[in-house]
Amino acid sequence: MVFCSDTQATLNLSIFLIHFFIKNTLLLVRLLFIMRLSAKRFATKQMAATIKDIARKVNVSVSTVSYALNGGPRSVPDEVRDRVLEAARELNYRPNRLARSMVTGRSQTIGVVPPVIGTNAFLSPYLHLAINGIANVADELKQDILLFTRSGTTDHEELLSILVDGRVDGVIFIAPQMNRKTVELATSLHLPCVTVSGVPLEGVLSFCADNRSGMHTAIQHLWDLGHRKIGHIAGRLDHQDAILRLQAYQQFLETKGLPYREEWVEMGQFMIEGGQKAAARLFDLDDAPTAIMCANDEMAVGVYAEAYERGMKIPDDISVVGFDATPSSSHVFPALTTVRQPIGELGQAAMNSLFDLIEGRVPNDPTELSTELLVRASTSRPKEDTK
Amino acid sequence: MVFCSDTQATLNLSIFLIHFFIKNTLLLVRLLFIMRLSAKRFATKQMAATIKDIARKVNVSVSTVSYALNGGPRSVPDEVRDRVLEAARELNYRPNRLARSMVTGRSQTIGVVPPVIGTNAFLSPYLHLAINGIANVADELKQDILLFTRSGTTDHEELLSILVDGRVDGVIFIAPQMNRKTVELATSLHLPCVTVSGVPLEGVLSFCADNRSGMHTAIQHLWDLGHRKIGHIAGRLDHQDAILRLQAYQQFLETKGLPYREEWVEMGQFMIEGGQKAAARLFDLDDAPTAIMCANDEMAVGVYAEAYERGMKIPDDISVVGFDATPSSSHVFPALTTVRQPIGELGQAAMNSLFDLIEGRVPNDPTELSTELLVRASTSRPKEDTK
DNA sequence: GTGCTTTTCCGAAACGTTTCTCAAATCATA
DNA sequence: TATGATTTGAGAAACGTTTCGGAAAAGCAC
Repeated sequence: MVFCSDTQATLNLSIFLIHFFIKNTLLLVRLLFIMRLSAKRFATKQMAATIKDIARKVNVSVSTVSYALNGGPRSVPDEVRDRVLEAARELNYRPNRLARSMVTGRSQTIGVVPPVIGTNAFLSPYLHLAINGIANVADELKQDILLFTRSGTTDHEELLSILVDGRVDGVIFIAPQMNRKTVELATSLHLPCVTVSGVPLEGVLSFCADNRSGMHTAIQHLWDLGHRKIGHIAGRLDHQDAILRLQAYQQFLETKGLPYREEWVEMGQFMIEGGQKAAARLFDLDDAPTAIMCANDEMAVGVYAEAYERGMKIPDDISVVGFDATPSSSHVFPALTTVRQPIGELGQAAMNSLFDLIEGRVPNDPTELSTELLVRASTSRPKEDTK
Repeated sequence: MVFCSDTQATLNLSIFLIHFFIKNTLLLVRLLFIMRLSAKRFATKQMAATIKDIARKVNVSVSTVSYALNGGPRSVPDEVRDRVLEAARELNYRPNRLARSMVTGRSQTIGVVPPVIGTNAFLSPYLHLAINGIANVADELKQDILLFTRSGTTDHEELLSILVDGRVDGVIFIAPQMNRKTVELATSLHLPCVTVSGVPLEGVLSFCADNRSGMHTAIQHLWDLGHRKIGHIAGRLDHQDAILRLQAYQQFLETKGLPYREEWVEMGQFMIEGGQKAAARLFDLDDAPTAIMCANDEMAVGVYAEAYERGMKIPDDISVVGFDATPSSSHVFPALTTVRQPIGELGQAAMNSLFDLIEGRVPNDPTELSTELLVRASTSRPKEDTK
C-alpha cells in the first residue's frame, strides 16, 4: 500500500524531471561546465588545503575529518583519527575561521571602539591602558580584538554598521562620546555591548571609576594645603568622565561655600596642547588660581609645559593635580600628584562582563571602581600662605 | 539524435531515482523534516535580516538584490533598485561581512602582531606609535585592524596559525623577535606580510629606521661634548633594533680607537625597570661612564629614576641619551636628548606596502628612513672636564 | 541464526553572500 | 515582421566549515 503510493509519487517526479532535463539542460553542457570549473580550480595555484582535501587524501568523508580534527561531537576510531591528523599535518592544513564562524555564528572576536575616531586617534594613554586591560582578559578568554579605527564616516552609527556586521560577537566602547544613537544601533543589532566610562544608558553596562569621590579627595587635598583659589581644566564635555569631574568640582566649591568663578574653569580637550593653552589663560588672569585641578594627566603635562616656559616653579608658584595616573605622570618633574583611576581594571571588568553577555550568562552588575589619590610632588601650600 | 540520447540518459537517471527513492527515502519524512527546520527558523527570534528576506519581500531573486545593493557588476532598473533599498532600510538590513569574505576571498582586514605577546604586552610606547601610523593609513585604505594579543601558546608560530586563518588579508609584524619560523609560516600560508623593524629576511619587506647613523650621530654628540667614557644600555637582543644599536655602539668605539669595555654595556630589556637596574649597575662601577647611550627612551627614563634616587643630577653628574623620541621623552625633566625615529611613518609605509602586496601590485622597495638627533637638556660636558 | 544496541561514517543541509549561466522579455534595426 | 542585440531577472554554484539524519557494519545477547 505504502509502497504503491510512494512509487506513484516518484514516477510523477521522474516525469517532471524528464521534462525538466529535456527542456532546460543538456548534460553535455553541464559536464563541460564542471570540467571548466575544476580546471580553474587546478589553475589557481597553491590554494590552501581544506578539510575536503584531507577527506580525499584519507578517503573518508568531510564530516569524519571534521569530527576527527575537533574531537567533535561524534567520536571517530583512533586509527582513522590518526590518519586524518597525519594528513592534516602533511597538507599544512589550517582551518578557515571565517567558514567556521559562518556556521557556528560565533567569531570569537570582540570589537573595541576608541573614544575618538580619526587620525591619530590612537595616541591616548588612557586608551592604551584600557586596551591593555581588555587584551589581558581577552587573552584568557580566547577572544580576539578587532580595532575600530576607521573614520570613513563622521557618523559613529554609520561607522559601526560598516565594521561590525557579523564579524564580532560583541563590542566594547571606550569612553564613547555622548551619542546614544550608537548604543541604540548596537542594541537594535542584538549585539552585546558594554562601555568603559560611558554615559549610563538603559540596557548597557557601563564600567566607571568613582569620578565624584576621586575629584573630591583631590580637591580636598588642595583645600587642606590651604588653597582657596582652585582652578579647573576640564576635558572634552562630550565625554561622561569630563562632565562628572566638572560637576564634582562645582559641587566641592558649593559645599565649602566658595563661589563658582567661570574664569577659573577652562576647557582643555583632554590633550597636552589644550592643557597648555588653558593654563596660559589661567595664568594670565589678574586674580589667578593658586592651584589647578586637571581632569586628566595629559592636560596637567600641558600645565607643566606652560609653567616651565614662564619660569614658574611647580609646586612653589602653582600646585597641579592630575587624574588617571598614566605612566608619564610619574616621570614628569616634579612627579604629578594625581588620582589613580583603575583604567586597566575597568577594561578587564568590561571584557569579562561582555563575555558573560555573549555566552548568555547574567553578567556582574558593574560597580564603580574606587579611585585613590597619589600625593606626589606637584602640590604644596600656596605661596600667599608662606610669605 | 541528440534529443534521443538525452532522453535515454534522463530515463536512466529517473530509473535510478525511483530506485533511490523507494529504497532510501520516504517523502513524508522529508516533508516533516523541512517543516521542523522552518519551525526552528521561526522560533529563533529576531534573526538579523538577510538578503534573502529582502528578496522575498520585494519579490525578486537574491541576485537582483545583491546587484541592487552593491550597484553590483550588473545593472538593475531604477524602480527595482529603489524598492530593494527601501526594503533593506525597513528590515534594518546589514550585510554579513563574513559571508562576503568567504566568497570574495578578501576580508578587508589586516593583522597586527606586537613585538611581545602576553600579559601587558600593550604598554609599549613604541607599539602605540607604530599602530597609530598603521591605523592612519588603514583608515584611508578602508582596511580594518585585527590585533594579535593572544598568548595562548608561547610559540609565535602556533599563535599565528590560531589567529590568522582566513580572517586577514595580510599581516604586519611589529619588531618581531628573531624567530624566522614565524615568517616561514606566514609565507607558507601565502599570506602577504611585512615587518616594522624586523630582521631582514628574504621575501619579506622590512621597514626600518637607519639605526646605524642614528646611533652614530648621538654618540658623536656625546663625544663632541667631551665624553670618553660612554656606556650603553642595550634592549632585548631578540629584537633587530637592539642588535643594530649595540653594533653601532661598538663600531663607534672602534672608529675612535676606544676599547670596548664589557662592564659598560648592560641589558635593559627595553623597559623602564630594566633601564633602572642597568643604570644602578653602571653607577656602582668604580670607573663609571660619564654618559649613557640608551637603546630606547623608556630605559632612559629608568636611568632618570635611578639617578634621582641617588641624588645625581642630570646632566651635571651623568649625561643621558635616548632613542625613539616617544612622547614622554619631552615630558621628563630635564627633557631627554634622544634620536627621533619616525616610528609612525614606518607603520604607514608598512601598511601601504602591505596593501600593495595584497592588491597584487609591486610595492615600493623599503628604504631606511632617516633619523634625527634631538638635542635637549639631558646632555652636557662631562664633570671631569669642568672641575 | 535472529533480533537488539552500538559504532562507524557517508551524504547533505545550512550559514549569507557574490557572481556566473542562461532564458525570457524588451528594444532597435533592417 | 523577422532578426539580432540588449536589458532584466531567475536559478544555482561556490566559498569551507559544522552537524544532523540515517544507513551499513559490527558487537552482543538470546
